[in-house]
Amino acid sequence: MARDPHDQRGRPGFRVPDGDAGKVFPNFAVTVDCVLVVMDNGLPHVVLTKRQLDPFADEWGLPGGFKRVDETLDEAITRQLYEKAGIRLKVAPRQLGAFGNPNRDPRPNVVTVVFLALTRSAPKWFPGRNVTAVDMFPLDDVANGEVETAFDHRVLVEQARQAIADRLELEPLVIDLLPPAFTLSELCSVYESFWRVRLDQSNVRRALLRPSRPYLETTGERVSSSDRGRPPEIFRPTSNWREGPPPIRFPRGQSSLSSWD
Amino acid sequence: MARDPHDQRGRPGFRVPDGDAGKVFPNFAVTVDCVLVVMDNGLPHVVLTKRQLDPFADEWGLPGGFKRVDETLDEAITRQLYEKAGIRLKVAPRQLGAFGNPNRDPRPNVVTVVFLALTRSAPKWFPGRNVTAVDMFPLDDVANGEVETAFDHRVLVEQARQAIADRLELEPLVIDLLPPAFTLSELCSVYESFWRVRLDQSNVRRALLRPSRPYLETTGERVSSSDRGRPPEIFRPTSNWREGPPPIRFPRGQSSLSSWD
DNA sequence: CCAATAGTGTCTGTCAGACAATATTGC
DNA sequence: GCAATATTGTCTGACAGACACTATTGG
Repeated sequence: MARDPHDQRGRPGFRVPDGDAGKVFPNFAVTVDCVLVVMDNGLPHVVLTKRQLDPFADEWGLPGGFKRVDETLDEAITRQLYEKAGIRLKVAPRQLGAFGNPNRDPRPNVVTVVFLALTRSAPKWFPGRNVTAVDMFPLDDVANGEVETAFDHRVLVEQARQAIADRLELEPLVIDLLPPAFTLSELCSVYESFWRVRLDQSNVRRALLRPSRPYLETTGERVSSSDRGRPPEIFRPTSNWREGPPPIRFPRGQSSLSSWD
Repeated sequence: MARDPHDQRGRPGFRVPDGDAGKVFPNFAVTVDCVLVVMDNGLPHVVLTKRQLDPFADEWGLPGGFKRVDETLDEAITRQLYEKAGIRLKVAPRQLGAFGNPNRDPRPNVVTVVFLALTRSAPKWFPGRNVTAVDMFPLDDVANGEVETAFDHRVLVEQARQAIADRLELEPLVIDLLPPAFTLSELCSVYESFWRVRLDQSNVRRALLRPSRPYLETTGERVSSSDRGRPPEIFRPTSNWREGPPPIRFPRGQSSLSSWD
């Protein structure tokens, strides 16, 4: 090792606060933001808020705000969703990542923890304090930059999409993104949206209705008013969805579209 | 909706700082910790440090410390690994999660961002400021609590193991955990450690040496001094590892041991 | 010789992907 | 009938899992 780790040359004026017997240096503001993904009309959407004041300057951005000292991160995001957008979620948001680049937010010393939450239908919302509007936008439009968003929120949304795509293969996430009963087409389109592939519906059907381990059971009903075409059957997930391994895996043949590159 | 979102009853004295035109409330100290997983002797280990001062009270814990205002989170963890443990990593740590429970750290208002880094061999280390010792321990011993660790660091290590297990199926992570050339047994044991399953080595061989898409090529060499048994061949990964889909997937038959429960 | 590990070959049932053929609806 | 969608059926090659068998080493 060429250099003594205690050697602080090249870092003029540097002093390490850590280790000072319980002392704390409260230099940071911590904010929590949420990428709230809502399935609507079979397509993933993202809920954004428009805020009046700096540094948001009337741009669409992820709902969120400052964490308080006496609450956990989970409590903070739950509270912020309600205060900024009037949204009460039934599911707990999970973390997507933390961001602490000093140049990210125009304000210095801000560290942001970004959450990800999924709901199968649009929740009720309500513009909260300093929020002029709440609305949802197709996820792809936001990820592609067709909707102008503040800071790096566009990138965060794309990261959220990728995280969901990854977890679809590892967890029974799909049924959280669908109503309690649904058609095969609806189910396929969830995978197709997040994986950006086409699935053969007849093969999906076979995988899910396999007699030895059925992941779906029919409700006996059919969709009443389909615009055109044969009205599809309506299915309900069985307990195998939550207990067994996820039945649909990312198609191996079409690798170019996915995450290993 | 029964309650106006602006109604603040039940939260006496509460005031929202957000939205105040660029004002920032620096209430928090931000720390970064790293779960550094090192393959040694074919087994995953974790590097821990022992610190003198409160609140670490001579317990083993993850290396880490305070983030500074003028650096990113990535820079902070890189710096802390060097200052606390003298470790220079060749790979960038990735995030595992953020923790902000007010009761987690005995010090109030601390938010911790935990990173995860992988290396294929033990790095050089050196006890840094206020650190009395640096050492590595078998990951399983730490995750099982056989090694006494500070705060919730035991849980963080177990989360790291699960995160690696998940990513093994999605990314060419294995070759980052192995030396540039290795035997089939060594490769199998990486999967086996993180997935907690047994793989049939002959089937793994077939999957990796498939003529249509070989993931391994032989170096022509063999291990010289094997304690007993036939000396194994030494392989080198081909470019297919980084370009194609990961060739080994979690075995579906043995679901009970894994992550969907 | 035995124990231990590596490597080869093979069998079998399952599965993925493609796609043809039929069914049912609105127009 | 036509377009569109759903559903059933089928064919084929790939693959996973199991396992028997052979090879090569140290003792």
